[in-house]
Amino acid sequence: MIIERPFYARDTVKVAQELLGKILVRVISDNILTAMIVETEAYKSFDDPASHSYKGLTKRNKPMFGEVGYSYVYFTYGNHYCFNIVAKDEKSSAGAVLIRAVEPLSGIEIMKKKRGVDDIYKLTSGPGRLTQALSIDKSLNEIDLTRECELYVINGYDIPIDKIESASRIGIRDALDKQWRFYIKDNPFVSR
DNA sequence: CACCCGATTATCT
DNA sequence: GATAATCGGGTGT
Repeated sequence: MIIERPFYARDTVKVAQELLGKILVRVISDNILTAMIVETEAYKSFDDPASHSYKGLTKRNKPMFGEVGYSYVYFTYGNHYCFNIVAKDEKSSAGAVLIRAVEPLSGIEIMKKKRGVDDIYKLTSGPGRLTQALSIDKSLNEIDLTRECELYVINGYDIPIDKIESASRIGIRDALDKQWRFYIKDNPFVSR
């Protein structure tokens, strides 16, 4: 049911692809919010100029160098949080998968309330949007996502390979040649 | 629908 | 001091 650590101890790009269809579970006291991951991006290390970890360890990117299966949450553009899952293989020093969009499954009314938005297609279709809908902030940085606590990931739907698209990552300037953005084809909850 | 721009602050140089 | 793995509102087509 819950995704175990070995799943994340593999090539970051592969994990990014295979996270599509998995279910994010957010527990807030009595409320359980769930959503299916529909869009991800892989960020590697010294071989990836677009990655936070490209230039080495800093205070912010520390989780990317830590144990796989942990969260990496950072604050950007003065108003948004982005949620990543640390994933990398044995020979990589750092790596993480940015969760860019999810499809709401349960707790939708609560998500609408947190977002102040009624349109379901604008609830969680973007990295900053989904963190707001699920109340993910710095307090959830560096937590173990393989344990059943306030935030974790469980198995969901198998997405056939022909339903997965890859493209250049969004919002970066470097390494636009790398096609490390993955999303479910024709899914209306994908960003943009 | 496309493009433009301001918000707002932690983080890094 | 500049920038940023974004968003939403505005304007124009």
